[in-house]
Amino acid sequence: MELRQLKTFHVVAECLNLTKAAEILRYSQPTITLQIQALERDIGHTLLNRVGKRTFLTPTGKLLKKHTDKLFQNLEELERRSQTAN
Amino acid sequence: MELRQLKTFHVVAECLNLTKAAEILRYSQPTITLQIQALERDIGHTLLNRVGKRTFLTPTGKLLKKHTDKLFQNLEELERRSQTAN
DNA sequence: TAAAAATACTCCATAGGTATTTTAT
DNA sequence: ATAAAATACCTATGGAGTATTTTTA
Repeated sequence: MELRQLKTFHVVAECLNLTKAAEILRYSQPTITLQIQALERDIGHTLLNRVGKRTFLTPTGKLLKKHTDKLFQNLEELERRSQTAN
Repeated sequence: MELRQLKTFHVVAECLNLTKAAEILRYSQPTITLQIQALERDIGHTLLNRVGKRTFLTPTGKLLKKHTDKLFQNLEELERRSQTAN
């Protein structure tokens, strides 16, 4: 499980649109697809669900979102405080 | 800032011995050195302090340790719960 | 027929290893 | 003389891009 993939998931889970997430993260759209696929393989569960042109979170996706929300709050604080320290 | 580097720091901060950390993490010793160096460059602060043959945490190192402790608790829970979900 | 995502492929940056040197006891 | 870490150098992997195809509204 890579931080990069979790970050990507974090953004995707917000906008529910891989193309949009790619723009935000300055990746190409296929890169987003590959990162999410790798994460799904790693976790062993589908995270996203496509219904027609729309993308939704699966139950596992929703659970993961809750965790990444907390995780990135932590990380932001870590980066902020480390760089300011002493 | 890479998760890999934070994980390495997390272990180093526990055993305070890069060679030992390398064994635990199944990396070579130079890899540990490089990862810590990269992290220090990224954060803009020294994290470790060598006094003779012994390695210590700097104040920033101690602060970072507190954060990584929490971070990896989060991550472990995330990995555990995601893989069990549904 | 258009919007969104997936697939196929190529390339290159970098993460890691081995060998060696430096540092300090 | 030894233990620990740093440096130098090389290589392979995989992460990212572009081009294209598939899917479905």
